[in-house]
Amino acid sequence: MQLTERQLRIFQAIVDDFIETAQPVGSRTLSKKYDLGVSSATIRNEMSDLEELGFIEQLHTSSGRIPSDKGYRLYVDSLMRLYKMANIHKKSIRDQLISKMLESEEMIRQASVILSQMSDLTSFILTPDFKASRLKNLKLVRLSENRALLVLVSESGIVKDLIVRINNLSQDELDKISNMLRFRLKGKDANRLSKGEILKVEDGFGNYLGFVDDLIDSIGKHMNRNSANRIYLSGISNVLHTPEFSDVEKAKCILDALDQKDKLSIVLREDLEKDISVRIGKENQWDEIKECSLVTATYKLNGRVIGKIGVIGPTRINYPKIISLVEYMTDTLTEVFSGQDQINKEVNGDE
Amino acid sequence: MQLTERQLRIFQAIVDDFIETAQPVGSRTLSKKYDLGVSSATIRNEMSDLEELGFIEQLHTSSGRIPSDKGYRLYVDSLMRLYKMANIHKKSIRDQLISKMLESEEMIRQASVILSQMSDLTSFILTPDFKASRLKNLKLVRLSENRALLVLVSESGIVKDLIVRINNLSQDELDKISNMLRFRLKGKDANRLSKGEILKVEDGFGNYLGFVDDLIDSIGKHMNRNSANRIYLSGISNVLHTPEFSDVEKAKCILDALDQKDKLSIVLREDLEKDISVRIGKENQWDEIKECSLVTATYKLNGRVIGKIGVIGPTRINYPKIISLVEYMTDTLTEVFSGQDQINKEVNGDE
DNA sequence: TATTAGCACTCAACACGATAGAGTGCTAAT
DNA sequence: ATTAGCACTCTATCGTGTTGAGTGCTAATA
Repeated sequence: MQLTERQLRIFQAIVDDFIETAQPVGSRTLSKKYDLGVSSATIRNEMSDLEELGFIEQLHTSSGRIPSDKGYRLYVDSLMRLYKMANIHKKSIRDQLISKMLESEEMIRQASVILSQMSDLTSFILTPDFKASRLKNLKLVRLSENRALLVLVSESGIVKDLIVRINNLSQDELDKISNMLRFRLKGKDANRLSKGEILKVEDGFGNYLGFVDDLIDSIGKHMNRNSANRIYLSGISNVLHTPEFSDVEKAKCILDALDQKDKLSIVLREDLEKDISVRIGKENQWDEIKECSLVTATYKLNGRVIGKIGVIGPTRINYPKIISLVEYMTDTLTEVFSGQDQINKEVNGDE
Repeated sequence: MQLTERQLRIFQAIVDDFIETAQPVGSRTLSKKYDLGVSSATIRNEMSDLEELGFIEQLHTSSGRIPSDKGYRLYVDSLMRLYKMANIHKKSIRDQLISKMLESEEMIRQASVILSQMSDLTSFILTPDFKASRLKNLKLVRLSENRALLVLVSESGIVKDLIVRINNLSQDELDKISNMLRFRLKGKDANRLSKGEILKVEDGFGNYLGFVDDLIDSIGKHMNRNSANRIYLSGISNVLHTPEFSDVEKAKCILDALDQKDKLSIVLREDLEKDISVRIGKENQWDEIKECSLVTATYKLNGRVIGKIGVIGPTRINYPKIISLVEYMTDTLTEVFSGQDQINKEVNGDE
């Protein structure tokens, strides 16, 4: 069932107009505002067909039409023109992310803030997955008689810390253990710490074997629980600025969803493999956000996906603009995490 | 201008009823629902006086009365009965915060989540101020030719990391520098790193003097910029669950305010010295939250304030309950950060 | 045959008016 | 000093009528 050239033109006009005005668009508006070369009556007939095919829909008998989820899908997949981001915006992003010396966690937050501000939507970012990268270094710092801090550093510069119990070990002893462990763990995937492998060479640990055993358990537990649900949100008030959600009940529903960080992060992980993902309305499995669109993209380190950034808004969003924005954000993040020389040059140039 | 015993009783009933129902309360309701021993007409007269004194107010001529900000202040300062938290709730908090082995950042977030869930309000937490505690350890980890990670650990177990530029130094060299720096910085207040003091003994650093000089600058800059605005929010959707803010415009206003983390954190810092602070409605200087109450409290380490936790809601909140909840949260956090033996026992007992 | 003008019809949105109900303030009686 | 009674005020709600945007259908037109 191929659409005719004219149907496509009309459909495109409907989408464009609706994205701009947020008002259902009628045949008269179309014939006046867009140069379609046919009368409103003809447009009416075509619209009737488009509705029958499921690309547009009516809220009630005498209202204009709005694009359906299926319609947006058509638009995103085959109709929309590529959007070229203005260089000034690109520069703005780079300046804010790269040139400042930021703690990695801080940079993550900053990326989310930038994205929400530039999109006027609610943005989120999944923090880099420590599990997906290799260990670079570790250190045990004695805090008190029975507590020490285990600091883990990944190759990408992500730092994890957790408090472990010690049995009155001195800092010297801890240093010794740290050194031995570092030697064995370095370069290993953080999510595949095989206890057997680490402990198989029995020499070295001596009396500390039990402690090290516990330690590796702790790391394992910690990995499985924590790294799953770290997510930052930004621009939440944009939900209410959207006409679609000025109805309190709907807004409540969406804010509720956004508050459930754990569930949200599961949803976001769903198609982690895809570089960029656009999920429109009911394409989302999660009921609470069935009236929203989700545009997400992954950022990487050494070719491996380590996190995800994106926005959530009504289905009526400026897809071309938003998609290119999200894409550029992840490209920049990927660069930053890879720590390419190029970046360092920019940093140097800036300060 | 002292209130009579009866006026106080009536006023208390008004506050209690309004907190419960969120509806303006009239004289008839009072005389029926509360055992005040006088007729509605008498109550009316007293209410008229209370209004003249500014403790209650009317939304329009024929509506019931609601407590004014001044009224709530009176209530909080002298009228409210102490609320005793149920042990089961206390235990629930302790279980969630203490017994799990959590990364410190993770614990902070968790505290905020618990607080919002138990209060049905929006909660926030200011992360521990690294500046306010002493340095325990530091380490430089080489990431690439020209980037290294500087990891700082405070006595309280808070970890800060930032990326610094290096000029192709090896890990061995970095270790040497780390060791020397550690020796000199240990125990120093993180916010009073005097460059002169650190560098005055010129021996030791040799060729690295320039690098170390830069390093200390970086730390200083980083401290001043970053530690100011780290704030976690939780339970944002509760804003919309509050009848007061089901008006979209008001809700929008408040969410906007909550999105401005930097401004928010300044507001929260205002009376940092106070153990517990209750700010009611217009007592807040910030226009956007002039219809809200803020209940905050500080958590400490070694007697020094390092952070703050609290809730924000309408002025109509259950003050006794909320205050004791916030208080208990900070007590628990303070305990956790101090790492008292008692806690370790509980942890031991739990696993 | 495809297009268009014209017209009757539908439905949401808005304004208007009437009504009910909760609550007050005042006055006169207790 | 307290209270019953009453007139008054104001909001909230419901039904009604009107307006206007938009449709679908039909008949005329190119």
